[in-house]
Amino acid sequence: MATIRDIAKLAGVSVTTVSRVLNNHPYVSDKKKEAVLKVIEEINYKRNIHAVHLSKGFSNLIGVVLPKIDHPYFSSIVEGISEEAIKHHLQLVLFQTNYEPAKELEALELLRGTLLDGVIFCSRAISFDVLKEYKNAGPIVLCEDSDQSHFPSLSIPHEQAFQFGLDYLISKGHTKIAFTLGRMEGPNSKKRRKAYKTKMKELGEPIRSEWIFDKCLSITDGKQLMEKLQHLEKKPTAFFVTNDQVAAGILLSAEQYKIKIPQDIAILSFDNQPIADIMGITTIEIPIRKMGKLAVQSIIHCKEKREQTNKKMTLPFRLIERKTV
Amino acid sequence: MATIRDIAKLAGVSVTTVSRVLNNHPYVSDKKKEAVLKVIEEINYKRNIHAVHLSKGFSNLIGVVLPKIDHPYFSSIVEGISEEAIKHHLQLVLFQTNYEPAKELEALELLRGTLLDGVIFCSRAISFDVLKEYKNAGPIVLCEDSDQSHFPSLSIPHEQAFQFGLDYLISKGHTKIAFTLGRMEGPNSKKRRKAYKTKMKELGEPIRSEWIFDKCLSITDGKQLMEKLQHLEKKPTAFFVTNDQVAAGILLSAEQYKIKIPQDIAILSFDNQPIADIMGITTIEIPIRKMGKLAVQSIIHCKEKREQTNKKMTLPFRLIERKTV
DNA sequence: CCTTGACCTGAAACGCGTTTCATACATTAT
DNA sequence: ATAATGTATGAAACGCGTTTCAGGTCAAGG
Repeated sequence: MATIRDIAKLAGVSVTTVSRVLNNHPYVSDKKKEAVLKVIEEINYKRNIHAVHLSKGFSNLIGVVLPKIDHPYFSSIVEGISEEAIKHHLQLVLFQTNYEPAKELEALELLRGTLLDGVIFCSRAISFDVLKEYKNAGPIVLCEDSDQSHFPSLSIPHEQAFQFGLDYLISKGHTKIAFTLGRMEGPNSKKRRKAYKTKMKELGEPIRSEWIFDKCLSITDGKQLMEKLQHLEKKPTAFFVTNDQVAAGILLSAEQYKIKIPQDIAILSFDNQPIADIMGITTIEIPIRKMGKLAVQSIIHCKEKREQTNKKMTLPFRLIERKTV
Repeated sequence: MATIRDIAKLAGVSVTTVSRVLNNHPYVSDKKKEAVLKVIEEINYKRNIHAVHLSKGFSNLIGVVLPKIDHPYFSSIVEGISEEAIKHHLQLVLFQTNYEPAKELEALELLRGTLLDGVIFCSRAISFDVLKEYKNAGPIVLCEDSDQSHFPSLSIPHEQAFQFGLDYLISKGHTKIAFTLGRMEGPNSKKRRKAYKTKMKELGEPIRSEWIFDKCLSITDGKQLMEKLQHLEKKPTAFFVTNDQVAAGILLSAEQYKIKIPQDIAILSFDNQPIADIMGITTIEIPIRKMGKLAVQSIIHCKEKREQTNKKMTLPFRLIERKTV
């Protein structure tokens, strides 16, 4: 493999000059620049990117950690991230963690080892205390409704949004409201639970733990929910679910249980993915792609200013009324 | 930042010994090993990964190029790739190309620049001739039903599978069969078209170009298909579609057009994603995750043996009979 | 005429872990 | 007893682009 020194020799200039040409530094005479370019062309020289990274100390790689790429919510975030990353010539390194802390740590270790210029947590399982140990390793952004003030975070206000959704259901005459969560102890879920508690108290309704369903994320989960519903002694009149996939699962299996939606049970979900449009699901839109985009911008900001921000960014949500409430 | 030389000094050994400890080389006495480990612990030393990459000449990064991560087919492949990659301590760099050749080339250039140890094409837009120029840049695997013999490829036999599907529809009494494709000129689509042509000839049925629908990939596309169907003068009795998403879109909008499935129109699709199970879609299963897994293994194989294979790997498909045919 | 600053160039140092090669002692095998 | 292995260790070279620093030229400003 040819090196910059070979080129320097062949072009009759110094390695510095070659480097300058490679990096578009202005202080190179046209004559030398041409000579260098000519040699580069002739021997089909390719820069050794590892050497570049070693010298510069960074890599234009950013880590994206998420539990499962094969879920519309996460693949949408990644799409948002990807679009923005391309604009800034950043590459994405994917960490599919399945919520295993060890795999999340791997990304953080690579951040510390400067392989990654930053890490975006689309969701996380590791504790906040562990995360804080990597505070100085490089830019970290969290896509969650976070109360901490150590890392920038990015989310809709889940508590407000959930209350808003509950108010909507209540305005439609519902008071018997069940709900589902992705992960009971996830940061966003905690907010949703809190909102539920508050609102049920307001209504004077009891909190029935059997009306709170954990680990509901996919269409399949939604389908199974209908099965579980059969065994419930007291049945809710509305379901406020994790996302459009769960809602879709419910809709798709409602018929076989002879349940009419929204007459028997109303369904309200989050996200507003394409499937919500197609199936007529009433949902609270989350600007998922926008979140991804802003996450990248935040990383870039931290990187350029060489400063750690801890800005909490709150994105807007909105109700999309369709046919399930 | 502390370097390996600092450690050597503090531990009273040579840098070589430190490197050996770091790499678990057996020829280090327990005494020295302990001393080194102790110093590493004390000063919280972290290896500079760029220096490692520069020395070793590779990076444990592999590129994954695909048009859109936000599609179940591709996110499933990536999931398969990811699971296998984790086992081998490889990281994935994602290239979302939208089928723009320039972005595919970016991945190839990074392969040539040794940032990437290999590239997996989940789908591609660039021509084969261009691809061949990167033959020596490093391992490249194509997830497509390919006729070339320059790169390893990985796919179900699309022509056979499509014929098989057609035979199945024919056995159910259909001869008026329309079909959809993702990209008319994609390698897999070509095979499917070929199979269609052959089979229609056998049947003595004409090839109606208006029964061939291009760019059908998503649920939304499936929905729009039903709209287009209305304007067809002569209507097919069966639809053989790109994937389960398109089938789902058809099913979800069939009711509004008062079309009964399978009575009025039978639907057969590819993939066997979870949605096919939930909606009762009859489909031809493609082992998508397995493809991802094998793609990684192929890259590793090429990397280790330092040889370019060009093996064409054919995976099995199978019919999953459900309720749409 | 002299100072200042923009422009141009290159030698050498820098970033840092890995690998090769030479050396030396301890075992085993013959 | 001697040759052949295996174990252990370190100096120096290697991978290669970037950056700093010093030195030099030339035109504009005072």
